[in-house]
Amino acid sequence: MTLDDVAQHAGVHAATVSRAISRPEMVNAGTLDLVRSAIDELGYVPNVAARQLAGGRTSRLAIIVPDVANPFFGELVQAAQRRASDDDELVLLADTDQRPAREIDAVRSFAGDVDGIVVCASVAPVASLRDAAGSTPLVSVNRRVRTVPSVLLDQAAVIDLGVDHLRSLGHEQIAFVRGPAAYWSTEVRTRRAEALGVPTLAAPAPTYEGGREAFEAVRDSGVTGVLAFNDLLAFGIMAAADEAGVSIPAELSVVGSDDVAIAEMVRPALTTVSGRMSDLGTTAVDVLLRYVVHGEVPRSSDIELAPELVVRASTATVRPRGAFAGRARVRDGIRSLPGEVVRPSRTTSKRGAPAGSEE
Amino acid sequence: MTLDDVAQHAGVHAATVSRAISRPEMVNAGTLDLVRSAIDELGYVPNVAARQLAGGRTSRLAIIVPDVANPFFGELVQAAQRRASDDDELVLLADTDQRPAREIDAVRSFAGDVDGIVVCASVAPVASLRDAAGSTPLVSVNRRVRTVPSVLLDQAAVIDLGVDHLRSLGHEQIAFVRGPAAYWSTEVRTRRAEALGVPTLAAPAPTYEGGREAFEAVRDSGVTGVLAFNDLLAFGIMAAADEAGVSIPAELSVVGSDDVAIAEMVRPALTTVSGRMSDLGTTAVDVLLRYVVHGEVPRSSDIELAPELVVRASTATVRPRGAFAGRARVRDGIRSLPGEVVRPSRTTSKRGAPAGSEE
DNA sequence: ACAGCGTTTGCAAGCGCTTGCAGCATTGGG
DNA sequence: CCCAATGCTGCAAGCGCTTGCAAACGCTGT
Repeated sequence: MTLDDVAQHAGVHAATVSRAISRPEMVNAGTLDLVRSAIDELGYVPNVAARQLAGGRTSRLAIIVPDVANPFFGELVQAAQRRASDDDELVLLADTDQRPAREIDAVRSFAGDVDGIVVCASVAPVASLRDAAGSTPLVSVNRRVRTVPSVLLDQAAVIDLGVDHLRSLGHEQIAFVRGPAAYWSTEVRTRRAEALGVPTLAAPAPTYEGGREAFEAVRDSGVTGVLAFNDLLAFGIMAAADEAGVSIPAELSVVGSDDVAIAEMVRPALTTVSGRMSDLGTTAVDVLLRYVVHGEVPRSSDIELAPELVVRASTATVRPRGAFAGRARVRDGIRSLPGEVVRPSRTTSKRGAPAGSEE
Repeated sequence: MTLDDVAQHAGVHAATVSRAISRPEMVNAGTLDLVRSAIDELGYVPNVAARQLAGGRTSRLAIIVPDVANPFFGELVQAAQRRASDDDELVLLADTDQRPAREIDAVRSFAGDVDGIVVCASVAPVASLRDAAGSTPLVSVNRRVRTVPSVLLDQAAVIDLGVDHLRSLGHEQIAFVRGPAAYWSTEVRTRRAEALGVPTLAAPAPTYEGGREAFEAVRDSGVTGVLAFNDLLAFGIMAAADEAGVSIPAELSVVGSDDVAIAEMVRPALTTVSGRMSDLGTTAVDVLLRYVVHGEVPRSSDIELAPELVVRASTATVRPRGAFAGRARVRDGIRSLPGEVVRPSRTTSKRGAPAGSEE
């Protein structure tokens, strides 16, 4: 089933069919109809390889993540995939296991074979990324890169929301459990936490296990409230606390980050700051497609999304000297599920944000 | 950077370079070295489109799942991706949202552009799948299809393990909360449950929300133990129970299925039957690659993996008339985390299983 | 020294599609 | 009524790689 078959069936030349498909405005309306009906009468599907070889578009996008099984990226990938298929683009996926080398490999092997690449939470040197990509359009998610259009969650606001929340509940001693040093988000958040006078603690990994291991340090630090780099870490902390007989939120308030689907499934349900994975995924593909399809160069440097606080049951007022405090929902008299939503106080715009100077 | 460039650099003909790459055994050892060093001296990367057009392999596999964000498929995809990249194969991903039409579309648009396709939990008519695939190798995961090599979890054993477990804890009144009717796994499990005299209950969806909604029916049915189609559903049931003031496992024992990563993160930690997602993913790709690369036709009809029971804290002995029962771990005196593992009693082999006659 | 043979390599024909260029018809202006 | 402009369509040259075929080469046995 080739162009020629369709052409013959429609009584025109293959070139016309080709144009009918990729630049219909160049073809006479009548001919167009003819060709179109021939196409679906025959169930013709263009050969991607040939099309690509000849210099056309691929109808394929690539998305590179550190860990698909991590629900954060799972949700992100799903959103990206959905958005892509709205424009009939297929999605290639690579999982780098957070290794710079694999990230670069992935970019290199995708480059030239796809219309564009979305790199999430990249950890590879920017330069190598760029030249591995060659001239293939690239967009970076959750890592600010000067020379590449980036789609980001406002990382500083994540810290602000969490810290404000805990402090407003009366917590004075709080800590931030950091993520992997390689991540841009870790860097920004850590800096912000320090700026707010919140000490930071390391975790071996941003996972459930990592959280369990980190609990000890949390307890030793004597804090009453803790902010975790992501929800998985928070779950680990909660589990370890449970096993250690530390009650949450009565004795320790925990705020997660990302608001993965599971956050509302655990008990106590996790108070967390949304990571807007779906929006990140959708937006990233959007930027790429806009560029690839319409040649629309990304306007401002990057796009920054504002996180939101979702209050559930893992945070409560600090225990007033010896007595038990109620849960946040009790104290505030608000519904805890599906979660009260709090916007960051400093205004963050969706587009063309203040654009700090990270990279 | 083309074959010719490399050829010139190495002082040979392009065809030789081509062979050096894809069928090194046809090339003189010395020449091979020459070519190889030319290749990495120049950083040559073959053009996939061209290679494919000319009839060679694609170095691309496709995997089609109903829902990437569902941790079951997330873990499966990750494993598949890992296994694939061991053989330098890239992975294309499609999310069908469990819609037959999208599944067929996905297969059709991948067909011919990839070396092989893994279809997970397919719901489309087999015939349409097959001819959408044309001659592209296909393997089906968790759906038995006669004419297609299939990699399956032994679904009946899942029910057996769960039911045995609950009954051995003294539960007489138990129920199975079914999954989506479209799934093969639902069909097999439901049949098995009925064969064992276990009534089945419907759930609106195999999700957390679905579980919450299903709880009412569970309660109304008056059972003391319930088996859920998957862990997400189990989480929903547990959450709804919690809200309804029904204590788990004291008043209701819950057994999940799949053993997704989160199963051990929730409280009480979920007793569940492993879904062996990683093994499914790895094996599926393995079969495909073996076939594509080595022309090894899948031996027996299909490969069936045996599930295992992982006992955690959501199941306990049935409440002895008015008194509270201890948790399973207490009763059995076994460690509950990471979970005691129980193999299915009826022997299920990893390869060339008894091969029931489902389709 | 030569035929016969196995091993390497070069040659060239595409794979199916895009696209610059040229040909043709139709239409409007002079 | 002729020429130019305009709008479509056909033509054909590749895109970079694989592969059947044939030429070249180095041996062996006679």
